[in-house]
Amino acid sequence: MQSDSPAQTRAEWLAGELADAILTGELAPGARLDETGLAARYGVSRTPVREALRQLATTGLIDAKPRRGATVTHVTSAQLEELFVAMGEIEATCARLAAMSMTPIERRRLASLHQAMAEIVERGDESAYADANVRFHSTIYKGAHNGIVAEIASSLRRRLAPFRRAQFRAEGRLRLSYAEHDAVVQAIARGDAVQAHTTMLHHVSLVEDAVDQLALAASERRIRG
Amino acid sequence: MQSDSPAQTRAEWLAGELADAILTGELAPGARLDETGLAARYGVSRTPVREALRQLATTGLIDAKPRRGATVTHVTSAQLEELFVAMGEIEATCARLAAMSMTPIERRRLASLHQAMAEIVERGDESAYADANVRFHSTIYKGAHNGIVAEIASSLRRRLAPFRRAQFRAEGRLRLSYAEHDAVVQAIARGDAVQAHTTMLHHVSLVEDAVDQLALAASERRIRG
DNA sequence: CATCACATTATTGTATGCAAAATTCCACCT
DNA sequence: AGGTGGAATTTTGCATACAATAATGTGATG
Repeated sequence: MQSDSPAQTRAEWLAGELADAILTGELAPGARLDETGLAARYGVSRTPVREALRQLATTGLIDAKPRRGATVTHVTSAQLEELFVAMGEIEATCARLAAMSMTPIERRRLASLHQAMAEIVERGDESAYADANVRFHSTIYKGAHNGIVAEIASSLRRRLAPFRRAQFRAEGRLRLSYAEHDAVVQAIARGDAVQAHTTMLHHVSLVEDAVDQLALAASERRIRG
Repeated sequence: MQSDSPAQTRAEWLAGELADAILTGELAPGARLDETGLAARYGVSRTPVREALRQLATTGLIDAKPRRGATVTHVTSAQLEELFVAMGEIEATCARLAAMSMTPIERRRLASLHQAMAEIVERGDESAYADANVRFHSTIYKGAHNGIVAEIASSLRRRLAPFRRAQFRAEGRLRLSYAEHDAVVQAIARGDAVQAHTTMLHHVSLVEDAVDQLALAASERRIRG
């Protein structure tokens, strides 16, 4: 596990490692997280392990009960649905606030970022689009000029990351996503708060649909073998 | 300080104690939280203290830097402004969702809760109104049928609690608050999502105004006093 | 008088040890 | 066979001990 901690403590580093492992699915939902095991696995003592676990528990990534150990939080489909709805609402709120309070420079930067994505769509480069997409949404978070809301949005996005990883693989999704972004960008550009809210909500709800379809297709493949 | 821990751990208990102390202002913003001192003060060792601090740090209540100790988060007026805006947006979102997805029973319960508050307004009982107000808003959170959003709303409300404690003391605030609630209740009752959002946003922004006025009055008293 | 270097102190981060609670396992009984 | 009781084991919670880093103080020097 390579070098030591430059500025981070072991507990912080471990919290990051574990979060990654959970978000990438390496640690499956419901998996038991016993302190001794993790301590041995990561070459530290139980103390930093406990601190990392407590941190992850407060973020909701793991589920820790007083004397019964911790497990990776199991996200039910109902909770996933709630997460997507919440994400949509928060994103829409960000778009609303951004439409109201972005500076001209920020609006231009968003527009040019959006324009650059057109070329990626033409190339059909899903991976590059995914990266640019994160930047696009982050720009809107920042444009809301509200650190609290932006933090909530980022946190939700992180929690949903494992479930939307493959979203752009769905047929025609790239082009559709770009068109929706276009509506959002235009609404923000002209400072139309209501439209910005509506179009963003629509955009994110379609993301959920895309993920649903992929999940459905995946489960059908599993059944048919 | 009383009895021992029935089901919760010392760290959890301590996190609650410290959170209370911070929210009541007993621990002022910027106050240093040294582990040894807290351990002695609360009669535990440093281990649970550290775990409690880490938990509070992830909730944003305290500010902990790697090797430089923890302090109570200092909320600047800019951040407070952001918190109020965020709270307004989330509350409005809850109202929107509630308008869309509350069951008839829930709508009726909200209406009757609201009606009961009329009598409290007549009596001018600020304390009773404050309690009922919490129930009123919580009912809307639940009515959103989205645990994630409800949790975010509750968390923001907790963080703002110290700053809105005296809001109903402002002149005529009780009656005004009731009138605004009325608009929200009516919008939700008829399932008007847009109106529910708008009226709630208005309501919460007026709360902020009320708090601002009280803060202003208080600072003036301090200067003259 | 200010400033820098260095030693001292205080405080945080981590490891380890022990006690209590929970889980597991096994013999025993109905 | 199934269930129950209680040891044995595992695992968590907490305290203490030690190491490493930051904070502080002191004296010398320009």
